[in-house]
Amino acid sequence: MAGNIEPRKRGRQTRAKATEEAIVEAVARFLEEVGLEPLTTNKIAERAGVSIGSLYQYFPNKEAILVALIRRERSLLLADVAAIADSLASPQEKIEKLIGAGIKHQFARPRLALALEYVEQTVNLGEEAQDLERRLSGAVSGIVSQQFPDAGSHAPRDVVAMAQALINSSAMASETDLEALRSRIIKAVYGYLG
Amino acid sequence: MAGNIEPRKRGRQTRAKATEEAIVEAVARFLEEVGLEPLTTNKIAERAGVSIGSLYQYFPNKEAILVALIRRERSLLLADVAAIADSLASPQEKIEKLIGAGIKHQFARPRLALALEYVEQTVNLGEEAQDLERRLSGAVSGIVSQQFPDAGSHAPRDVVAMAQALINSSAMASETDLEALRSRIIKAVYGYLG
DNA sequence: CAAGAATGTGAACTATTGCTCAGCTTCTCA
DNA sequence: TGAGAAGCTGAGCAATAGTTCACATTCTTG
Repeated sequence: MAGNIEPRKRGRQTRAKATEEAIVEAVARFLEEVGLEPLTTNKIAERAGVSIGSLYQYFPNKEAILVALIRRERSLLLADVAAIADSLASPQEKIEKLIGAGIKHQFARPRLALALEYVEQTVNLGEEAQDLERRLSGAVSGIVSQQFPDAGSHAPRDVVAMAQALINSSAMASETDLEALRSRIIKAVYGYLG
Repeated sequence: MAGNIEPRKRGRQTRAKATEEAIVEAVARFLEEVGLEPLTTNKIAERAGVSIGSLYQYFPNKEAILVALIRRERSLLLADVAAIADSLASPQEKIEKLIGAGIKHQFARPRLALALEYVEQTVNLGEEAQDLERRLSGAVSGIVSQQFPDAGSHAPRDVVAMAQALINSSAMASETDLEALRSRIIKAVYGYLG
């Protein structure tokens, strides 16, 4: 049930790094184009253009690849979020930039974001990915409670969930006017918070 | 990819109906307790207390059972929603009752609701389940646009997505104060709409 | 009752799964 | 340059998947 999650070897040569990344990216594409259920290690290796043996040199099992993918996606988002949190902007500006970052991130690969949302709930994330998650929600909480100190304790989580859901449903409906989406989310968030 | 979805036989004897329902309910429990990925027909039959042969007498494949489950859950919700839509309450009361119905429904089986949300996006729903979906969003749209005629065309879908997300995140965090959740959702929805 | 229809069973088939390992190729650096 | 380290390969393993089928059991109805 638990399952090992640690990577097998940290590639030293650039070639190794590329192989590892190819495997992770193959999973991403498969989740986008097909879905979670039919995902198998053999199909992953095939898509990655890599032998099944190589796959198992870098990951102990399928779950570990999913976790690595989650880690990769979360890192990308965290980089943006942390930059916003550490910037000199006003709290209000920060909130709006946060929303922009969320839109950019989820719209880049909407079906992937959707799939990972479910996987995250199901899989044992391991220490590193859990840490990313903590730092993400910590940054958001900090900004929200700075601007709205009286908002309830659920507010940051609620706001993130709302924004995520609005972006998801918009992306799955293939909307293209992101500016309109942005203002709808801002309306929802400020409607909720203030 | 497409896959047949039609039930094999409509049970005539009550025994047959019970078997069919046991199979569907077994999937529901498995999704709640384990997850989508490890779901197999053999495990379904085992949990249902039914032989694997019986399972294939009622469903042509695994996907069809998932669709039947979605249909069952959606029917339950639609019954409540339709009753609210057809009631004599004011539009505002209707909206708040709608939120209450959503909470009741998702909190009854939170992990199941989460799993089905993803499955719905992945699977070929078939005519009947798609029709349920259409009638559900039709009813909601009607109520929302009656109370907020100037809300944008995305408003009904947005409101549903927001409420669903708030309920989900609350349920997954094992909150118990549903009245507090209700008022947070109302704040979010009216903040967005008005 | 009897007998046909309805329902249920589970061994067993093939395909596919996650995964290993013996050996091959490519890289690095003394 | 050559030899050990790093990386890669894919046939093939045991396990499990989805599915079928020949038969057993239970129900219904004349």
